[in-house]
Amino acid sequence: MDMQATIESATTAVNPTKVAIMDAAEKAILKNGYKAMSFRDLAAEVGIKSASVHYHFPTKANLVTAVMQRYKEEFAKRLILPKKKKSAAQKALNKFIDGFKETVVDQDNLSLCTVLSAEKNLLEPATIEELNEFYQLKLDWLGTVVSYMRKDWMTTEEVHNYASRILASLHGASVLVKATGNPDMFNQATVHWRDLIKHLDS
Amino acid sequence: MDMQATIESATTAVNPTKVAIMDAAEKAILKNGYKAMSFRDLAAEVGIKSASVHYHFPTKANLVTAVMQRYKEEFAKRLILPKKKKSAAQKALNKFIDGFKETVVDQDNLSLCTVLSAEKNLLEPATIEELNEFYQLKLDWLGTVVSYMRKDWMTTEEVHNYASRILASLHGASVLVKATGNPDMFNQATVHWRDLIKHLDS
DNA sequence: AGTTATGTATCAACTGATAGGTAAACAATA
DNA sequence: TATTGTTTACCTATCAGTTGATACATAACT
Repeated sequence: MDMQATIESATTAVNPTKVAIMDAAEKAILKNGYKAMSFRDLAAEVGIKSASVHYHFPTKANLVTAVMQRYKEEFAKRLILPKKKKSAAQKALNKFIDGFKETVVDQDNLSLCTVLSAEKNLLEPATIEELNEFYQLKLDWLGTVVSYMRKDWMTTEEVHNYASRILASLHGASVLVKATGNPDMFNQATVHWRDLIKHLDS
Repeated sequence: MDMQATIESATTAVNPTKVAIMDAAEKAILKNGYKAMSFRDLAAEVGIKSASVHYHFPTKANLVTAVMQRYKEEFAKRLILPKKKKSAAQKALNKFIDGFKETVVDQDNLSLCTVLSAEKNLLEPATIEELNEFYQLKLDWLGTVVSYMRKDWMTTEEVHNYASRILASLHGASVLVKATGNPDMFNQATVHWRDLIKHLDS
């Protein structure tokens, strides 16, 4: 029987073909969306036949879930919590914004989550669950980092609001860039955070 | 020969079937994305056959362009410029945010532009042009309104940044709501504007 | 008579998925 | 060691369903 691709990925040894398929799938989704991604196109990119893709990922739902799960895990791996110190938190948050810009905006993409959110009704519960976990991960991290930046105590509501604001800014800015085709739009929509990060401790 | 559906819509008398098709198309795109929208489904919703949909809109590209154009025009119609007065501008901006929440977030949708942006590579230049114009419309309006709210002079850069920030906030917040399934997320990510609108004149 | 708005019928292309074959790698055992 | 069985990873071939689009017939209104 098949193992659940959605469960094994973190522990099992990597399979080169499987990884190549997931790479191609992620790329395809970012380019044209989930619905437009086809097994045959992925197979062609990897250099195998579409039936072989089904061997590794029985269904499309299975594949997109695996891709989303990997996306989440890779992100979590790079998302280390800074020291509970103002300057470290400031640095970490600046780096978070830089990372978003480099991996998403600079490549004229939206984030995988934004794309999948737009096609959420086509996804299965398992995929949606990965989506939720990914955002919760980001929001929790942002909340913690923001709280580290302030010497005074913040209510949980205040912390949540800051985290949501920052994440919304970044995602929205990437949509603006994509829609208008103007890369400057990202900085226009987010530079204020750079200043605010410096003065958020007050 | 066929008239260009992309040109006539503003001036020509409304055609009930055509309108019904566009309504169905807009709904379908918001629900599942552009790629997943099919002529047969639209036809079924309107109560005609798919060939008849092609009679009104020769190609899918033609249809989506018409839908996007109407979306833009309808939006422009409701987007009246307030008086050059602080209180009027404040009121207008609050209403803009309310409108976005009601028409997008409260219906568990993303905006049509966000969805189409995610599938931008599948669109034809004419459709993308509509997308651009729509955002320019919003950004220009926001910039003007923001400048009305400040008694001191703002650089054009400052104005642009404010407009981009606000628009990014709203769009990003709608993505957060959709992705997490948590409607509160919109207020979390945007309440600060309500306060800021009151004190933006300083 | 011509235009408008539908319908029927059909096409070629593409889709996700399955059945079943094949060869190589690996494992177990005589 | 040699042989056999099993698993892994591909393949070919094919299916049924969906897609955008077209050709052509039809009826109603102008």
